[in-house]
Amino acid sequence: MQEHYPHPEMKTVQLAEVLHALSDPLRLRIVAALAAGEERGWGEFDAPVAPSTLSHHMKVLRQAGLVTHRRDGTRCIVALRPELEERFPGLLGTVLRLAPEKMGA
Amino acid sequence: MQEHYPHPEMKTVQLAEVLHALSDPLRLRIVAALAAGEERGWGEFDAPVAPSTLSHHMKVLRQAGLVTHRRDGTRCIVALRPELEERFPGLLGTVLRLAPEKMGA
DNA sequence: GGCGTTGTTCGATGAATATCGAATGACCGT
DNA sequence: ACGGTCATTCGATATTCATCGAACAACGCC
Repeated sequence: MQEHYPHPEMKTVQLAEVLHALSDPLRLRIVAALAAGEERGWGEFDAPVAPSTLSHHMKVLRQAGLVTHRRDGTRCIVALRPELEERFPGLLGTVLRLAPEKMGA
Repeated sequence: MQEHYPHPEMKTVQLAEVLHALSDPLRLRIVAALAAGEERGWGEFDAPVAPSTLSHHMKVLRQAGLVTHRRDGTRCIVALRPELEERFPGLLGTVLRLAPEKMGA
């Protein structure tokens, strides 16, 4: 865990990188889950992978500018980055509308 | 070259696979060029890679359901698949609107 | 039939990716 | 300060990927 997580400046985020981040089923599920509700804790995605693997995917999403990570005591809160909509208007909405992974909790 | 190119059934095309195909800058450029005009010959994309590499990318785009390949004598004509719009409405339009690669000829 | 043009396929290679378990570090209670 | 929870990092591995050059195949044309 980190005190402060590094987040890329939105203007440096490339479209191809965002698409790559979304091209993994698990990462797409995570983003869909965030878009369907509020921010949530790191561990509340019931991802079928080891913690170290989930950490890797979270890092990819963070570096692609899709999500933020924030410390809350011993927890880590994950949330969608609102500025993404300014950078790539309509992208996330379109992709998630077409995504079959309407995962719940 | 092939007499008949294999094209996947559109209903079997997965969103994640399409996103992955679009997540490479060169492939994104190729799709953008096709969307900006008509179908065009294989060799008319002035891609900065070896023919064998271009062939690889063309195969990825074909297998992801994005383009068709058609024989025309000794040439190969590449075109966007119109059914993609039925399968994933708005996706290609949204992505290409945001793509900086408005490449010409 | 032979030749040039046009893509594809076949290794080969180096880089990136997904995955895991184990070790580590940060924080909060007690 | 100690132990527990939570997430990251590290090393290892297996897979995939982008790239190239060389060899090959299909076609049209002479």
